[in-house]
Amino acid sequence: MAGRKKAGAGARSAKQRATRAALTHDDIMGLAVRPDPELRRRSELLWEDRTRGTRGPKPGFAPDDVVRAAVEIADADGIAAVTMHAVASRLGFTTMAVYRYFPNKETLLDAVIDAGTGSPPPLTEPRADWRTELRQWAHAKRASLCARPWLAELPFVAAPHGPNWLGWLEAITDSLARTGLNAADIGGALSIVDGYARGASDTAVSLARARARGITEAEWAAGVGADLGRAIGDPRFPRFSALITAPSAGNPRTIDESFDFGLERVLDGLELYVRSVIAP
Amino acid sequence: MAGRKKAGAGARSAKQRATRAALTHDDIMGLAVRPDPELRRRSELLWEDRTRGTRGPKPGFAPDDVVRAAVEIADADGIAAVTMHAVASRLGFTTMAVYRYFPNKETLLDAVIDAGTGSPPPLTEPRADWRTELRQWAHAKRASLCARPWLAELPFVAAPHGPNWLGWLEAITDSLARTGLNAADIGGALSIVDGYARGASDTAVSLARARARGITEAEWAAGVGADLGRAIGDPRFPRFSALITAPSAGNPRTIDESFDFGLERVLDGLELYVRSVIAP
DNA sequence: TGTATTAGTGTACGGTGTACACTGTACGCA
DNA sequence: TGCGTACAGTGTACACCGTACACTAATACA
Repeated sequence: MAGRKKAGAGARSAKQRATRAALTHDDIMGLAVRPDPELRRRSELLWEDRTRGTRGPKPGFAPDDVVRAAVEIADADGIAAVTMHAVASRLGFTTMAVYRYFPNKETLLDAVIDAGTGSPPPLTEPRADWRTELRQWAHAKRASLCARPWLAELPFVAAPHGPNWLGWLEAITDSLARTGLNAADIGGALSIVDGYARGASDTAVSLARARARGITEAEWAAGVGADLGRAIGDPRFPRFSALITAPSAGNPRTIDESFDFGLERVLDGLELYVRSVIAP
Repeated sequence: MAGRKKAGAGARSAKQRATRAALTHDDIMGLAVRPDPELRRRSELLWEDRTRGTRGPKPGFAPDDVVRAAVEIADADGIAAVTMHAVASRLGFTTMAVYRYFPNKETLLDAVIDAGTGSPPPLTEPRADWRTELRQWAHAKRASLCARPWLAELPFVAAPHGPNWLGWLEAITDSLARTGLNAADIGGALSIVDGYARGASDTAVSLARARARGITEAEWAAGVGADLGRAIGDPRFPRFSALITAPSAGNPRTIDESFDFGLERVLDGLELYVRSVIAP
């Protein structure tokens, strides 16, 4: 019933199967496999053109207004404060009015996630080398996550992907194309950089979340230190205790420096591979 | 309105900087600064010795029973099914009985997360080289995340860390110590491998979640493909479209191979650094 | 002009986390 | 032996959540 008229989508279906990590040719050229229905439904609703018929009263607001209101609430008070009632009343309407635009909260949150993700910074001309661009991309991604720490309070499921998310993939693909790697390797490299950027942003995001709660950096660090410090003296964690109490830790990296250190190692590994493949 | 103005945040002193990867001795022993009170409270409750006095009726169940019941429910029906009522009635008690052991749901979930994380596999003797051990650690971590895909439905906040989480840190620290790096670098290397392992497990976890819902791998791939396939033909995403439709993608990596490919690049980068520092 | 279609409201319902007062049990001390 | 007290578990109540459904009112097209 839903989406029956999407003839165009159907015609495209042969090319629609793909996974970020591993696309078989058959996946892309597509077969008779029915896609995960829940993902399909959510993806459709995320990309749906929400224009309505022309009959009836004028809408008092638009889907984008709803999403914007939700993002503002999340920015101010965290994702838990984003209730259907809160969103609606910020717009000056009753709760149920929102349901004219989003069939349920999950769908709204899909849109909120994409809006919160935002667009990647545009690649500047003249273009830099791929390593520089990847570094910039990773920094931008981390900054984006820290700017909206409530994104971390949502499940980190990958799908459905909205236009903004695809925008980030487009940007990194563009930079990776400069390596000269083939498509499969670009996909692999993409996973590496994206995986590292998201996984290793953890600490900074955690700090950003604390900041949003009015905790200072020093208080946050003391809390994390005390938490991890429980290892100290515990016979189950001798090595880790030694690590965090080691005097050489007296010259530690900042959170940012730590991220950069790791990023350079990751890029080193990638560069090594590029060199081995491209210039034999 | 949220949060007092971050007075101290701008003026960060050297002593205030700390990350999981790099804690100053003062941070750990940590004194001058009051730790984030919420984190402190949750951390305490997570590590608390829950033995009670001897008076009164015998308890009908123990905190571990509660956690186990919650994990079983999550394994069966996802984290959303873990309600206080569901947990209690699985144990044969009323909802409020659970509150004798956990002051609120958040505290219970902290314990559930740690229980779901599980212990890392023990390091086997004779010990392998550090690279092999790190590879095993990353694989084990990914397997652990896939085994409990509902962990991904919870916010990926780092803290508080329970004993199992520290067990993983202990294991990787033990392996990293074999590199001969100093404490600060070990902390950095730890972030790299852990960051990559968690970030790049995304795809596999997403598949595992779909499986838990009864979706086959083919259906999942078709769904993700259709979702990402929306880029095809969209002028905003030319490079990414080209990537996922490229014929060279006809010889793709599986999800597992893709993870391994990235892991080797990451370890390459780390090894390069180790060599440059250790053997000049 | 109807009349079909749409926007937004009002009400109601089942489910959630949890505060609080309660009953009943069993230890430790008199 | 009995009593006081600390504790385990129950029952009830509440505010809030997402959302189903029936409704009114407004609008463009026949």
